[in-house]
Amino acid sequence: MENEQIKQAGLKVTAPRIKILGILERSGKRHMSAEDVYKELLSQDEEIGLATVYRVLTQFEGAGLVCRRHFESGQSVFELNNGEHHDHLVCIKCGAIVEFLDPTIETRQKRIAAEHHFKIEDHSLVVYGLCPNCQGTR
Amino acid sequence: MENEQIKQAGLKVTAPRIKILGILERSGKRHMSAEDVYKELLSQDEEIGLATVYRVLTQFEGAGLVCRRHFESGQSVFELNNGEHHDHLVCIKCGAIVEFLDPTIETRQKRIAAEHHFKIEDHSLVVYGLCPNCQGTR
DNA sequence: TGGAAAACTGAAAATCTTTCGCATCTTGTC
DNA sequence: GACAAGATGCGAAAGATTTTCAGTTTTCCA
Repeated sequence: MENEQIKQAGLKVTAPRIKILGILERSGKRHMSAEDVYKELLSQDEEIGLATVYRVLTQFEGAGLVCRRHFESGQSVFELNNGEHHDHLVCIKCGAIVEFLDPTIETRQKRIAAEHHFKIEDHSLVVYGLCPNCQGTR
Repeated sequence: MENEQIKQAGLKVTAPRIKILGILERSGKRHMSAEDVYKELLSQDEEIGLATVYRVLTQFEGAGLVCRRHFESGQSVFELNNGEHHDHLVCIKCGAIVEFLDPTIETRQKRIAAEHHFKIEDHSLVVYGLCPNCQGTR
């Protein structure tokens, strides 16, 4: 359970960390902003400050438990790291997010980086558009 | 020259706009943050406020003269729009930026969006890594 | 198990980037 | 040249995230 993951990340096992990890695992939403997590905590009557939410999420990121994404919305969103890298399709109207993985694109990226003699550390591909539900509505 | 572009964008031709567009065209840097542009203006003893820089860049963006990018640095960077869409390779150490265009990736993106019934509006692909110069140094 | 060191926490204050409000000044037009 | 619409500059404000600080909790080992 959560305690193990936190311990293995080299962090002390504290109430805020357990709660936050639990929310990420069970909230039903893959992508949450710090604010979302904070609101969820409030709705569970937890006494955890927003600063702690940011601190904990940043530590989780450093430990590889979660990934931080910076879509164009001004806020960062966090998602549990399930080991597999993937890219995103984001609806610019309702904010819906679909994850996808495309080996062809990954391969091309590697080739392009190699052509420019870059050593890849990470990458981010986000396609913005209208999801099926939002195309009719205007 | 600049005046024409500004006029064609449907904006009044004013000193701040001419200066800012000139800086984007002649600063030698393809990618500049609002702050970069502002500093450049200051170094030229121009009396232009930072708020105006943001306003003008936003208008230029709306007019299609420049593109705004949101790399993971917390700041937006602006680049002159040369008509052709392209993606970026960013050095996480020195900040160097290389632009590239890969038709295969573009095609795959369209296909993926179609598979998910998304209507693409825009997309952003950024590969982060170490440029040739920064790989030796640590 | 006891207790100290190290790490953690909440709340408020501080930062940073970007935008807004508004009085004042310019531009484009007649 | 006079006017209305549109721009500008400045300071204040906003929104997201980080830092500070003093008090609390965990961990770890005797």
